[in-house]
Amino acid sequence: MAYWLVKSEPDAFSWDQQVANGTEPWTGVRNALAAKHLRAMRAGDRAFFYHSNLGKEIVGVVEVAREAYPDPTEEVAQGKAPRWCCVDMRAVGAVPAPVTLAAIKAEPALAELALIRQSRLSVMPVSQEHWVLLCRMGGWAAG
DNA sequence: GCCAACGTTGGC
DNA sequence: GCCAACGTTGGC
Repeated sequence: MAYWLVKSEPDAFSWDQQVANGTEPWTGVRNALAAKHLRAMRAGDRAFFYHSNLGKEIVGVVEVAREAYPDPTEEVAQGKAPRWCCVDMRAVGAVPAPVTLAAIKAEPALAELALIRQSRLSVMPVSQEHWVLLCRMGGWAAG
């Protein structure tokens, strides 16, 4: 199983909404690298749900419920092929102690995390080592 | 509100 | 195909 981190601005789509909806299409990704990561996701993969801008912290864990399919929010011009994709994410649970960006930056072992290195990327892989460490920092026991 | 990073667009 | 201009993201 692979691990990921996905970002959302809570103004646009928050963790509370994800929990309320249960399973939700993760749409609106319009970046080639982020889309590539979406396509690499497999059902059952887990991802951290990160609040960007407001909060700037990992607040929950989601699971890939459906693998990549065409993003219904893309406006496809006549005669053009759809370009973007989305996946469905299912809420697994809230992180007991949200892991802030400041805490991540303060942890030398996380210096290579894409969240730090490529701040604008909205969907990124997380290594197993980083996943375990971030779970520990957040008091997430389930792994 | 500002600015750095960086992806995209369009002129050549 | 290059590169300057521009737009967007996201931290501060």
